[in-house]
Amino acid sequence: MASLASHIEAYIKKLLSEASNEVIRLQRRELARRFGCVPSQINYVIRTRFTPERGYIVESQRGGGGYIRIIKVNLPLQESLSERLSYEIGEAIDRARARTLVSRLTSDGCFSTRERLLIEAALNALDDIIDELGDFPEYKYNILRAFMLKKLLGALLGGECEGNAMSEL
Amino acid sequence: MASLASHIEAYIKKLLSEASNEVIRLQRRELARRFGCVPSQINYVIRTRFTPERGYIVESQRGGGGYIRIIKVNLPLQESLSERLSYEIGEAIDRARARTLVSRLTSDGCFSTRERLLIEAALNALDDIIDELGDFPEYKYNILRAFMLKKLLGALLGGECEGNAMSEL
DNA sequence: ATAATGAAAGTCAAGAAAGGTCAAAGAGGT
DNA sequence: ACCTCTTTGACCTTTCTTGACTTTCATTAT
Repeated sequence: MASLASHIEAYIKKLLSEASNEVIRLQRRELARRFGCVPSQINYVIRTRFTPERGYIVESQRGGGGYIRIIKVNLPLQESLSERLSYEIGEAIDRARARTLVSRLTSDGCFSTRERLLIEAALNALDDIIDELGDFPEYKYNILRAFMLKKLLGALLGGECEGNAMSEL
Repeated sequence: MASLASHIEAYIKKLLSEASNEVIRLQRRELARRFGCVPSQINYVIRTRFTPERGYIVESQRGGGGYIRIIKVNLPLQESLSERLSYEIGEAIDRARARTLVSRLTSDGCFSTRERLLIEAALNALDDIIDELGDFPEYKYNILRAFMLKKLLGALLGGECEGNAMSEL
């Protein structure tokens, strides 16, 4: 099949690998013209393929001289680890288990103390935010925390994070 | 293409870095002539790129012998970084502004690319989570994002993060 | 002194040039 | 049939560029 989207994806990845520093700058219009598609197709490809969970950061600027910049962050490949983690986290996780897990991963050297600080801050803030948004039962906190945690760990460990933990909400 | 505005910005920054004392004096007309543009373009560049938030002070004088003086202020002299950030983020921040801010802080060396990846992943996940929790208006996303962002940056920059962003929810 | 002149710099709004969003339609697989 | 992933197009927002008009200041002429 090889959809247009995957051709564009491949093209962008080739550009990235050719760029010495793993950073490229493209123009949405130009790229769309090259592939003979509408510009918004480019947004689709970027939204679905160049996510933080896959190790990419994307910046863009509108207006005259606008651009899209894609940065590849090189991670020590630990796909299998992140899959195991995804399984270990499961659909839901309470705050204490999350803390223990993050602590363990830190001492295993999966990430730095600063990175751990970030993760903890995100999890705490998430709890506060759910508080503000309404009166939800405990299990929802656990489900949403699992979702967030998978995304965060996925970003650092290169996992795909398929965990559609929230699908049944 | 890299807009004219960013070329002018780069040129001014180069001048600044060459000036021993981080102060330069330009003439608007001269600069406009050098770049083959209309003089008010210079005002645009200064207004958008050499702001106090970014650590610049600009003085000018009209009339014959007029000039524009740009001073690069070294931040430690001013309020603490996290206070300024708290102010800059404000009560609410949209996704694009958040991205730009995080990008700028990364290039300023406030945190690593991996840390940035984590922050981006957290912000993306937050949006998904709010989506799941109900049908909220745009401004709530912006308020909650501001809260999360302050917490994340505060964690890394050691700020107090007053963030009473959610007080009026 | 004062008024006139001319040489700066400032403001503002219109128009152009990007990129972004969203929802509907299409394609492929179970 | 149904579900997920793609593709498209209409419409939106942001950023940049330009030009007409305004304000300020130093200098020169009265």
